[in-house]
Amino acid sequence: MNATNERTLLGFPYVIMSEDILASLTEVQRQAASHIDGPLLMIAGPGSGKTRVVTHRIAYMISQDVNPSNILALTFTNKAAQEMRLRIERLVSAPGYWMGTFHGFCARILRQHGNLVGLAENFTILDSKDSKQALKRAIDATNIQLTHTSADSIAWEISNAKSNLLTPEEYQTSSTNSYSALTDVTRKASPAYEKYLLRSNSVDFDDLLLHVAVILRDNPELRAQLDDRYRYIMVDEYQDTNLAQYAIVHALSLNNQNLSVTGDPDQSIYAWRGANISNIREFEKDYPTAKVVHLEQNYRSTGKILRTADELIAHNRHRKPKKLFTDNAAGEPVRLVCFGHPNDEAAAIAQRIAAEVKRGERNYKDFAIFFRVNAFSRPLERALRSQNPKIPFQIVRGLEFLKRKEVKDIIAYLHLVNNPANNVAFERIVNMPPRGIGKTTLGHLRNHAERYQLTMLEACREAGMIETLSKRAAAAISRFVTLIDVFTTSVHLPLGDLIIEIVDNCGFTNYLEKIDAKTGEDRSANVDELINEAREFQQHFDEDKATDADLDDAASAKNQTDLEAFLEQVALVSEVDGFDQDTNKVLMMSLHAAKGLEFPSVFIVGVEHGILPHERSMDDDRSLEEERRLLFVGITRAEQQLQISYCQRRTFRGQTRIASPSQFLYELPRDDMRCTLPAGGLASIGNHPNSDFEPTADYFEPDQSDHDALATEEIEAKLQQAQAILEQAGDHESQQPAPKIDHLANELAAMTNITTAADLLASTDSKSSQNNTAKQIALADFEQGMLVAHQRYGSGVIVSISGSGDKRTATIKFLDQQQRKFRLAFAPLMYMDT
DNA sequence: TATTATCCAATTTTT
DNA sequence: TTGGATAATA
Repeated sequence: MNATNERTLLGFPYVIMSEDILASLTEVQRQAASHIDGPLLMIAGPGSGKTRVVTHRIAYMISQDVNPSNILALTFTNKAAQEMRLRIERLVSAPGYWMGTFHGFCARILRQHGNLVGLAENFTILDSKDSKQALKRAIDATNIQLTHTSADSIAWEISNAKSNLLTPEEYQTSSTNSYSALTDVTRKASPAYEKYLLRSNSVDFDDLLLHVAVILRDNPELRAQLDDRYRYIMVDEYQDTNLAQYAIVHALSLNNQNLSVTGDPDQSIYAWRGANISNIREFEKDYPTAKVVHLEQNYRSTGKILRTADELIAHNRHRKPKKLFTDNAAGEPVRLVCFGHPNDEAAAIAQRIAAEVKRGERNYKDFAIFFRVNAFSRPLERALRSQNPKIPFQIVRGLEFLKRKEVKDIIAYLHLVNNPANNVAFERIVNMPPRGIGKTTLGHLRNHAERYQLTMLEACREAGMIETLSKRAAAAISRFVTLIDVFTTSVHLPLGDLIIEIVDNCGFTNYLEKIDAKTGEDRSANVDELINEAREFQQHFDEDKATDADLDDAASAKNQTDLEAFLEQVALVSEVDGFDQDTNKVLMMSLHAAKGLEFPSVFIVGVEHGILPHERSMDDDRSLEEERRLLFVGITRAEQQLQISYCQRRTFRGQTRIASPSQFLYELPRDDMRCTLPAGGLASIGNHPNSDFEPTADYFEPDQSDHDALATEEIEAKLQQAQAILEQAGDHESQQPAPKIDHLANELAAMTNITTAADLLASTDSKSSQNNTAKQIALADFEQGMLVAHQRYGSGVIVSISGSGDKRTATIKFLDQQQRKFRLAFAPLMYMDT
């Protein structure tokens, strides 16, 4: 039976055969992709073509006449969803299936059915900072003592409880195995916080999931209806789902058990925020009839990279043993390198990237640099910037500007307009920019709101009736209310215009200009960017509305206002969403953000004790193993090249401290790697706290299996070229020693473009920054394969270069066939710019 | 009330 | 090193 799918291309209908969709898959992949009905578990190792299978499977289902609107595909990030949607579109034309993140999906359900838990449809999604702020307010309002705990840890505790499907009420009685100050305070704070949120018509991230889980539990008829609506559910990264997500997925798969999950226990890296590996480990118990497919062959990495990953992860004891394998070539050895300081580490990486790009071997976008903590990006940024030419890079930290104060302030205005009950937004902007509504005034307002169960904005409307308020304060408040009312009437304006109106009329523009003029910042630029962002969003959104117009779904985008959709998107963007892998830039990101991506060449920096594994994750086995998985994830992102490095010193919160290599480095197959370590290897570090290892010598040293080496023939050819130039210059005794060669060097200087780093240094004051730049340019200009002249030894060719700054060292082979090493900053060297 | 000064804290990973 | 929160001052 050949089900078919009709599409139109340039207006002509044509037909895709179902077989075509599966044709490009391997046998195992096809087994998974062609399984439509009934539960399916796909254990997919790194680089095993998981995304490929998932996308082909969806395309296949649609080609088999599964109604797209019955398909629900849940991913971890918006980016993953986007990527999949794109790939599906290449296979089959089928609008109408839902693909997105858990949180996005839940937001959508709540917009429709939130009334069941006390939410109006225009509810606000608070980001973690806002929700922490809300928590603090709630705690303040209930005079709870924060002895021995902090708002932070309470927030953490509440979040954990919610991820584990404990509603605030259930948390009260939950048998947390032992009494602790934290649970005690949390039991008091949590209901207050919950009330605060509900009265603000707001939810935090965890609520999105928890509310939906509760709705599904308490409303059988609605549950059944949704179960039927989403008959085919697939979940990506299932190893990273928490209990709330588990409950949601299962509640929607009772009547129609067409649940397919994909994941890899070895890539579970979110247990710290409630992800539950047993969700995937016990899928077969939950669904005894599940078809299980293992994708183990790796199509991404070289043999050596894969072996490195495999040996590392084998050290995890709580794990079902499995062997990764590939048919790919063994490839270059994985590099394991020690550096003295993060600056050296960064400089070496920058040089390596610059060199490979210059040689035309790679593009900038082929490189990615991973770190355990975001703070480690600083030295790398500096190093990439200081290369000549600058190395373009992008740090994957989402739309970072959305977190800036001024931007969040404006967004808070939007929130208040969209959801007048939003007390969090109210508190944020009621006196921003300052308009005479201070602490005491606010206190009175809060009291009033509390007494009469009003929102803050409602309380403001009654300011005239609050006796405790001064006339002056009441007037300020009433001006504020008017302002918000005016904005509210403009809500129909295009988003960009709405923002402009707000910014101009509430005095924000002037306020920012004043600050910018004073501090030299450019906050106004961030506001402009927000306006652009909003306009761009609206354009896409309206286009989507046009294409989705045929959907019968009442909750589809068309019913949501642009403003609300924009605010929702802003709340749910993640770090990994905001970058474009196609622009030609080096990417830098945390190891967590790297999940799901792949790059030809990968650097992992700062693999040090207390960093990876992180010191807060070293105490128990479970979290230690998660750290190991994190490194595993990083390693398996690499296709062809991988470098893992650590430093002997590390500058942290202003102070430089001794660092030591991560225990994980001892678990790698070092016999098969190219190690550039101090004498004594990894273990040597502790013995020499003051050592300052510079991997100058071996790091860039020729290596036969490595194309970094300049081939012998190439060296000879270059030397002959040098000889020829010399002869042309009329000097037939070029291999003579010193004095004559001085003369030769002068002649060379006359006939070619020659630069001497030493000259530059001599002629300038090395303290001036300008001259430092000149020096760097000169130093960076020396590169492998260049013809050079040395005052003493004559002409030669650069075989390899290593090190950075004053320590940048060239290995040069001269006409006398001798190799010598020089510090470029000091050697009397010139190069020929040919 | 607003602005500045000072101190203090914390600083893993993120929807 | 940063930001955030509080204290002091105009």
